[in-house]
Amino acid sequence: MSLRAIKPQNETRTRILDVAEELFMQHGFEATSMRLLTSTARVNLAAVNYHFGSKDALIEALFHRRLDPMNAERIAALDALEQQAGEQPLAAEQIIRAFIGTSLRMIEDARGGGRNFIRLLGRAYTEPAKQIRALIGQLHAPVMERFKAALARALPQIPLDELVWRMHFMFGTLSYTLAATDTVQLIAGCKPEDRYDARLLEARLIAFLCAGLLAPLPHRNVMKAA
Amino acid sequence: MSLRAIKPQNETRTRILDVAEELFMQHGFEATSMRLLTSTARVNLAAVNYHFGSKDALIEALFHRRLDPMNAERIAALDALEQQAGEQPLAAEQIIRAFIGTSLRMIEDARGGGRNFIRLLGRAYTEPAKQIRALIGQLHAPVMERFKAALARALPQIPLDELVWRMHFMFGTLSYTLAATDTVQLIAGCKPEDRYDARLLEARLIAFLCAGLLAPLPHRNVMKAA
DNA sequence: GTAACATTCAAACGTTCGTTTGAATCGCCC
DNA sequence: GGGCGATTCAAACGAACGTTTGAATGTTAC
Repeated sequence: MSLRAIKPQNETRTRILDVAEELFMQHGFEATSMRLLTSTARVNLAAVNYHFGSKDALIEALFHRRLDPMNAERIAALDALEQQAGEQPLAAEQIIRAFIGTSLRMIEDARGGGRNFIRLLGRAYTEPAKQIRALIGQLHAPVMERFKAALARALPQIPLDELVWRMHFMFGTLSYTLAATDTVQLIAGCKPEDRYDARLLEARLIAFLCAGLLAPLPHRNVMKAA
Repeated sequence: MSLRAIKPQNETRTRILDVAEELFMQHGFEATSMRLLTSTARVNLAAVNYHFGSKDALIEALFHRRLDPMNAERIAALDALEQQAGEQPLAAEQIIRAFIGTSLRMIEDARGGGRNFIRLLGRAYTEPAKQIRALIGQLHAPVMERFKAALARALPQIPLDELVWRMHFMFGTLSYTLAATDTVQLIAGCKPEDRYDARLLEARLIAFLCAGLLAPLPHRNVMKAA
């Protein structure tokens, strides 16, 4: 109860999670061994199994630690927007901003490991292990439904199935951009110092995504016969 | 020299590559063991090391087998477009079509394994193993340069660095869409029968990507001070 | 101080991994 | 039909994997 008694309650747990985020991002889940992980975190080899139960449970805990607050923040941002707007519909750009703002703010958090996690998340969408994809899908489900409803209200002229596809496209752009920007440099030519300027990246993403979301509908003649 | 003498010259090699494509897509590179791979392909355990040298060399051969013709086809399509257009510039939509058409035609090839490969490719962009990302980047480099030049000519009003970012966004949308469409169903609501209708998907992608590519430039006030 | 619990530790568990080996078998040419 | 390179085969290699164990150490409450 003394002032200095703020001893790190779960220091081992936290250190494991932090190091896991870093190493999983660098080498992937499979390729990161418990021996490398625990020795990097300077904890005993058995610590992961003691505190989390297994490697898989550690992965699950890792995603929960970041995604639960992230998704809560996204929903809160949307709630605030809608309350503020009252009766009149939101602009699509506002909704997009509410969604990607959370990710971009984490990308700026290099020190706290947020950047690592965002990249890890981008990779997790195409992760071969079913359990990981299932976990991600399940954790995202409520926020996705919420944004789908908001966009449907903001863009009543877009058919719902078209809207769903455009949300997929947007999500793909975002996750790929955040995950692969500095790992795969497929197209040479952008100035390196622009990579981590989140403000600039946000402006570019918003312009691209808004235009795509509001694009003219594809011609009917390629659509299925009714 | 008889008619029936068309004995499979490299049947073992081919069977290994085909099965590898399937299993790597399902389980990932690391999680697919040589024992599962060789027993599924009904070849001896040592066959991979005999024919390819190592597991890594097999992965490399696998990407070369598909990507070399794919990229050649993309460049040929662009060449044909430019020759046909003569002096006047191409429309951005034509260029986008030339690029994504190749991928979409492979997605329709479920029997020949093309679909498997496209998904595998989508995953490879975020693969943790550096050598794989480096290989993909190297194999894509010529075609990316070619399309960048074509788009720069078609859209002179877009600054080059902005164009490069928009190409990244487009590439992300494409690879994510092709790779994750049926693995992560983050946003519920699209009709399942639409998933593999490549014509419909192409129309939707083109509409989205063209609009994004041609979007108004982001406001200058968020850009860097000159 | 000591009992009860939580955590850390070094060591070992059994399994699976990618690769190598050397003999057996195949296919073809002289 | 015998020799020869190409291929296949069963078996084994050493290393690395995730996990478990039981004792040692640290922490808390009475």
